[in-house]
Amino acid sequence: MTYGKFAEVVLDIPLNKKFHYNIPPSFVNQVEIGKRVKVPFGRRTVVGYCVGLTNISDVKTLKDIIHVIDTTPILSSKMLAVAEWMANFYFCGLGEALESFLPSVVKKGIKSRTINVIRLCKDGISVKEMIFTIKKRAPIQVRVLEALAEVGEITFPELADISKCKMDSVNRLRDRGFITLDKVEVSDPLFAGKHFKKTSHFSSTEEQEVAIRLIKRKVRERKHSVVLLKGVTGSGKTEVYLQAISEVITLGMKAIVLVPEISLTPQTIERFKSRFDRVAVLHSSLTERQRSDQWWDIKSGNADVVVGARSAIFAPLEDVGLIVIDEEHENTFKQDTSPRYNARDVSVVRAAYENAVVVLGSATPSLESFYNTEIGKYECVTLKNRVGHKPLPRVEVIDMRREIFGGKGQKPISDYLELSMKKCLSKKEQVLLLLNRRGFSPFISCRRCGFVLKCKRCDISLTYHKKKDAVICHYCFAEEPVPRECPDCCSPGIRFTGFGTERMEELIRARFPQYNLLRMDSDTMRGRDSHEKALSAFRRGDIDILLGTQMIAKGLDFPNVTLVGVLSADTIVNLPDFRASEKTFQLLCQVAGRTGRSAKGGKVIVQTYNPEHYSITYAATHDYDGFAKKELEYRKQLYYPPYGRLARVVLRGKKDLDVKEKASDIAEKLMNAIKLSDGSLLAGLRKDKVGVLGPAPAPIVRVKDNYRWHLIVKADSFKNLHTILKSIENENRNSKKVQMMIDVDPYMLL
DNA sequence: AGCACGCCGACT
DNA sequence: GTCGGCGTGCTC
Ligand SMILES: [Zn+2]
Ligand SMILES: [Zn+2]
Repeated sequence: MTYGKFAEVVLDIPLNKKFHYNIPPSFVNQVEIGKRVKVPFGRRTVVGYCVGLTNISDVKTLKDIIHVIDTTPILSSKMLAVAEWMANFYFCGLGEALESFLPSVVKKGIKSRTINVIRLCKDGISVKEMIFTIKKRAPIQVRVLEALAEVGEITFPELADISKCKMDSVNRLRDRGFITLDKVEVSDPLFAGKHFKKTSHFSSTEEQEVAIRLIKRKVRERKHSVVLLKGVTGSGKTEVYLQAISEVITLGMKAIVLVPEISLTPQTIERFKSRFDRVAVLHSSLTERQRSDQWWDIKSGNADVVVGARSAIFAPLEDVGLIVIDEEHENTFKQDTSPRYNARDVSVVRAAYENAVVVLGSATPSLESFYNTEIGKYECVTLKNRVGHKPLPRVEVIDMRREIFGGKGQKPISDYLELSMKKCLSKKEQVLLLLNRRGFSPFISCRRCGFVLKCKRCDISLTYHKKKDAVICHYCFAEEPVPRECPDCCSPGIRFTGFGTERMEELIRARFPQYNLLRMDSDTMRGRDSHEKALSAFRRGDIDILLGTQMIAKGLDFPNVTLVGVLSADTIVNLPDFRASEKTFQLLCQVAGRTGRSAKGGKVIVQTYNPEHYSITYAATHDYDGFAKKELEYRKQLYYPPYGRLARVVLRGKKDLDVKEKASDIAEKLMNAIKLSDGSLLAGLRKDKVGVLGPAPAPIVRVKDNYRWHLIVKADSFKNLHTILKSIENENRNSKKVQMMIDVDPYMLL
């Protein structure tokens, strides 16, 4: 045992361990919980987070802290507690969790940038005289002076561009006393020159009033609680959020609003900016400096409301009274790299530490949240009606099994949809078409021998992209030239099967030549604001038909859209995953909500080979509760979430055999944690409530030359799930041969 | 994660 | 005889 003044420091290494460091007397007053410190580690120095102070340590010799980085704690004790929860819940290192709390720009220390502004010295000699003194000896300095004589004052980067000078010439001129150099802080303001017209509360419907009153009451209680706000698209959920936030601000507290990345548009931001004065935005499209400025603004207490995507849940606000998660069911709130957290679930934990209220908003809540209202854990308020009592659009399901192309092949567009499109377009109304598959055709095969073209590195068929004139793997993004003959039998007949958005675009353009079509998928929407531009062109009416992948299902409402076509509702429903039905239902409801927003009404046509599937029939009648009840029944039978709790363990490596072996080894360890020595199972659970499924080859066995095996761990509660996972916690996750990944509460099992 | 140590194969 | 492969283990 050693005694003294020590700091518990967490480092960003995949080890859930705290390291003790001695605090030298000169740092005693500086070291504080929540500050970053520089420490020696092995033979390098690294940055760590001070998470605790202690007088006693069982480590014999402690090294000294080298430096204290922050003047005030960069993480509050509440946030440290959230990080601790994350590390335990998602089985990641505490350092790894903390690392995701601070944006990289903050870690890099990007703060305000200064720039040199150069001015001619007004007093004293004239420019002519200056040039005369320098004479021809320094032509660059002469050029600088001439340029300055013209403009008077200029920033160094601009001057360097005009007169092709370097800093040393400028310094020499300054030394002669001809010019002055001033460091000026450059700001890169987010909303430079933009004025937000202030709006006050919109009149709200009776339903909205009920919701607002409930949330306001909860906020005033300053007690942790969760409210599920269930409201169809167009029912005015945002207005409810706004009025609730207004109450929070009145009470001197602050609010966080999480929105799916794709919905974080200028219009969304404007809704908040126009209602509240001190709004900060955290978004990936900000420049580094803007992001840093926003973060420090929040940190220094200059924001009442933070609007942002997933990671904004870690916004450094104090006194959080309300956290809103809009489109709560969206999988974008689950991070797909470690730490694999779900911001929705983190928000509930953070709110618990902050004594804050969480509002989960959705037209189609996740089954987890719905279940939590059923068992009374969350409260539920419903907005049944759209604002203005606009009816939800009629949904017609087309059985594509009846639409056969004269005996050969399948018809991508039913006669009925085509006819409806014609009618709609002739009335100068707009059509939205959803096809959840990009590229030209998703399947390339040989007409002679049936050989299917697959990625060389992945176990997945390649997609033909016509414009790029290449075949692309949608898993590893590898591109290959289009084969001119079969790689297997060398016969020249190559067949392209199936329709992606690119091919559908071609087909529709051919059938509707007089109308403007825009294709919107990740191939055509490469640029940062292209998505925004496309939507505004559609809004203006420059485009008649908008064809796209999921990304068209979100965004704002377009009153002139009177027809929505879902070209294939089957892409998700056929996935071998327990969330396939839920995802299908949500997508259909979401896209259906894009129409019927005006007096013109609206219609939705869903093409499917599974017209009787309950996710489709319930979506057709806009019956969320009906769907949820049925889906919960299935989940209960199969003991899937929200009843059973899952974790997925994925092993990958270059050699299939190594991976398989490691997977069996892991499975055995997990089983040992479940099967107790007396033969009973963990916590006395029955066989169907706890166990390990697999190891099995992952549904896509090979990705980027890596073979993948996976295991699913199932338990009745997260607590027991964690007990089981503890048995493999200290396994090497990054060995050379086989890498291991643990995903607690995975979104999908694929 | 890094970065050592250490133990075997194939080279000047 | 050395150079260099990567398996193993530790870091306050
Ligand atoms: Zn062939
Ligand atoms: Zn691939």
